[in-house]
Amino acid sequence: MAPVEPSSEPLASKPTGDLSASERAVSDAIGRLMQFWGFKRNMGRLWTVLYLSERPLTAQDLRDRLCLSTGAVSMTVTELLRWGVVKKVWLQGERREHFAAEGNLWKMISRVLREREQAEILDTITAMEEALRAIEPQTRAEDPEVRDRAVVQYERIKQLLELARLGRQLLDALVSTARLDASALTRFLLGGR
Amino acid sequence: MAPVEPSSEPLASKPTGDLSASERAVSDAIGRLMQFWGFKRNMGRLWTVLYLSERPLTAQDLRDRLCLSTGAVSMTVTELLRWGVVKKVWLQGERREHFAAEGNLWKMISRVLREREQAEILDTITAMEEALRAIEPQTRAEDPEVRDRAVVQYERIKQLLELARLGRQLLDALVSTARLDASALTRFLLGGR
DNA sequence: ACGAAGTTTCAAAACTGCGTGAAACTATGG
DNA sequence: CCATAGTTTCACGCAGTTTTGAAACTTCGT
Repeated sequence: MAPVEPSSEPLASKPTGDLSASERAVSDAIGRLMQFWGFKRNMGRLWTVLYLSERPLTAQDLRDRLCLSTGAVSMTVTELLRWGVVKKVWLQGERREHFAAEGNLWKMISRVLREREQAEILDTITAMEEALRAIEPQTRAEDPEVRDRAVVQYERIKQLLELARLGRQLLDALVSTARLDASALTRFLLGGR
Repeated sequence: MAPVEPSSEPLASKPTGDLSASERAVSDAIGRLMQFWGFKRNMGRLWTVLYLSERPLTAQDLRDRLCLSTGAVSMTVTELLRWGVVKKVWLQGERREHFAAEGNLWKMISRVLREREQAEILDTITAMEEALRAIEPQTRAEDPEVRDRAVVQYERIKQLLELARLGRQLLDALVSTARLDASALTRFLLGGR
């Protein structure tokens, strides 16, 4: 990772300004993880900055702290709002819109798992089911060459399908666990094997 | 030089030629899923074609069936070999190298989980641990503004860290389950708590 | 040892997606 | 109803990735 860290920590108590070294490190780390998970890196960074802020921030705060353009902040925030991981906050007296991170991590995770992962895996499952239906007749073909090929493929696709279904069940389990709380999952993972 | 012709999809019994409709559908679906998972789409497509083939295929077979350039096939296969999800097969009498898909799906999955996901999450965990260490002193700062901020951030990062550790444990559990076999996982998922 | 068949490497082309900045739009206060 | 602060949208350009095609390299048969 970063080879050196300037030892002086500019813990600016001012609302606007650069991020502290720790904030930067954490938001970058989460940004990378998010990117790895298929989101835009800046979504992760922006969310983290909000999450680590003791109070809601304006678009401009975010622009300054993350060194992004106005437009980028707007678009990123919009996207995060769509995912329900950031909320708008109206502060009386304040003209500007403020934003805060959803604080319930499990709520976030389960939502992403539900909406994104499941959609993806469901498409795959559907495609494979269709393929199975298409191949099935050929497994009774006259031509032995055709038939054998069909039988092999039928078996293998069934194998894949089973795996995909297992994945779906795992996601289901995670999502419903997450809806309750994390401790159930923790207990499972640590407890009986 | 390759006039792509998605002609009628009769099950060509010839080894070389286009893919059947079902093969195409499944390999594209898996290609998309793989891409979603952060791999190249063609890695998924190529692996699937091998997996659905009753016998090992040559680089040229793959080039023809997937409509890729020679170079692309070579690079993709190499990468898949590195991941251990495709194996070289020497057929006596045959001059050309042949390739076959790793048939043990769990072996594949657990390897990917272990090598890729865990590395990523470990980095994140490390970054957050460092951030905690950096912030901790400030939670006892004189200046109440600085201190309060540090306390909030410390708490939140700890929260994130806990989540990340939980994720790591989940991956661990999956990997070790996968190393044995799938049925244990199936039992857990279906068996209920 | 030579040449044909097969495979890998690599630089450049093609593609993809992200962020920018400015213009359009909206809301608020005078 | 205008002026201004604030926000959203969008065409463009840049950067990172993927794909290609051809040249370099390896392997095997004669």
